[in-house]
Amino acid sequence: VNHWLLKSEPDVFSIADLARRPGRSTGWEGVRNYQARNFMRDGMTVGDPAFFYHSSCPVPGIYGVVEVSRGAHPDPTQFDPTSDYHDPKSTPEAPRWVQVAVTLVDIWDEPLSLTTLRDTPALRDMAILQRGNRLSITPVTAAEWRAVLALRGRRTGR
DNA sequence: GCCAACGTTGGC
DNA sequence: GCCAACGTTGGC
Repeated sequence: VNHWLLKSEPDVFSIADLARRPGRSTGWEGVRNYQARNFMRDGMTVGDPAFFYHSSCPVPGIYGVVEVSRGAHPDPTQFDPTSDYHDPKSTPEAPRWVQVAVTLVDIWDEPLSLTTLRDTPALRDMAILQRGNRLSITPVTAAEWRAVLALRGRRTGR
């Protein structure tokens, strides 16, 4: 099992938005970075857990857990001229971008803020905390995964 | 709004 | 293939 962190701006798509989706699932569309795409294509398998991170918001941090519920497949928004994520250079015959589907596992009562993550020595090497990190999908080591869970306070139910 | 960091683009 | 210019990201 591999662990991941998925970053999203809550104004665009939040973990609460995910909770309202049918089946509490969504296609993780709109990834237009090759490194992040390759993580989905080559690394993510069904059942992999991932932290859901909110960026560009009052309290950046981890807000809950999702899991991969479908492996990489073409992101339909790349073919849609009306989509913000449209890529005119991509064709159904030679799709450039993929998405995975994720399903909500748990929304946390309180987020683990970026500040808290930064204050945790065990997370020093976590990808999201590295200088200049801009990847919307990053791997999380098993040790980092455990360390984050160990920081958690109360939780809400599923 | 600022600004550092980074990825992509395109001319050569 | 180089690299300057540009656009985007994201914390503050």
